[in-house]
Amino acid sequence: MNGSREAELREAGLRVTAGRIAVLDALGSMPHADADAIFRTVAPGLENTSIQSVHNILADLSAAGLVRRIEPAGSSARYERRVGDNHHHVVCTNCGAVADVDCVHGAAPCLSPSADAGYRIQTAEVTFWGLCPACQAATG
Amino acid sequence: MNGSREAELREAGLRVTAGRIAVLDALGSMPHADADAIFRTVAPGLENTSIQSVHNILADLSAAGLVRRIEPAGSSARYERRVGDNHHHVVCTNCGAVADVDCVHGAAPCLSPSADAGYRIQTAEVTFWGLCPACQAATG
DNA sequence: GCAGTTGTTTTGAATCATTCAAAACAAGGC
DNA sequence: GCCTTGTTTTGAATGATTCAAAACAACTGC
Repeated sequence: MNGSREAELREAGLRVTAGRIAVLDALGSMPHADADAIFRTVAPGLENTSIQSVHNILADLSAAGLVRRIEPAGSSARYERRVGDNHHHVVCTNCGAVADVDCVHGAAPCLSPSADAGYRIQTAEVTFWGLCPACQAATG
Repeated sequence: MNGSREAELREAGLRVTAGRIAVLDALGSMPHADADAIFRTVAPGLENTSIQSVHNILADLSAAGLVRRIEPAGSSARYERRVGDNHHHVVCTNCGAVADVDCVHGAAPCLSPSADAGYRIQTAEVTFWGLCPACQAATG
């Protein structure tokens, strides 16, 4: 629904532009894509656009809370539309593929450290590392 | 003990060099330092060295399991000497300071995802985000 | 329906951490 | 003490991301 994406942008106080719709659209069909993948998906449909614009749009959408940015060690930033819940990720140690994992416990911050070193904890981010199905098949 | 660091290097099958000793030394007194901080600490004591050499040394030490590399979102790679146990980290959302947190549960992988998306899970990495004591004092 | 304001995109350049590669060098085995 | 081979040096390259100014277009109000 194009309309729902428009509404989302408006509610977030952002102007509705073709680029933003296209990026939200692309993220709908390819969760955990990086800026470059999104750019390649979106570019054919937009006359003049650039990887910089995509970065810009992604930064705006992240700041507005419409997309979530994750940065697994060793790969560039990934973006996803699933926001608001406190879910986590599994990253393939071989190919870098990312998949969602539901929160281990119930609500955020979902885990409490045994000793917080004096920090005022806000959230807990869990990243699982393992072999994705495809790489299991390939490497045994 | 200089000797223990030498022994560590030898046991790992690495040659003992001034640079490696210096980097291990620096990491002993500044856990969670990034490559640049280590370079600045180490440079005065070594005639000709460069940030590239430090990167090189850190890569070797990480591969040998003598140091652990962590990459919190939004900052450059940090290194620490505490290896072998499965501990986690708290990162300050304001200044990026990192502190250790003991493993939430007992042994690695320390957590199991509710659904593993077909991945063969190897480890779980937990990053807590919050305000460090200094930033709490500064920003209230 | 149109004009103005202001947020957004474009374009181009710059930054930063990190990696790569070849030549100079030095640690440790003999 | 010499040789082999791993390590450091030096210099350049990469790639993701950010910055900045000018061109542009979405929405507001008329």
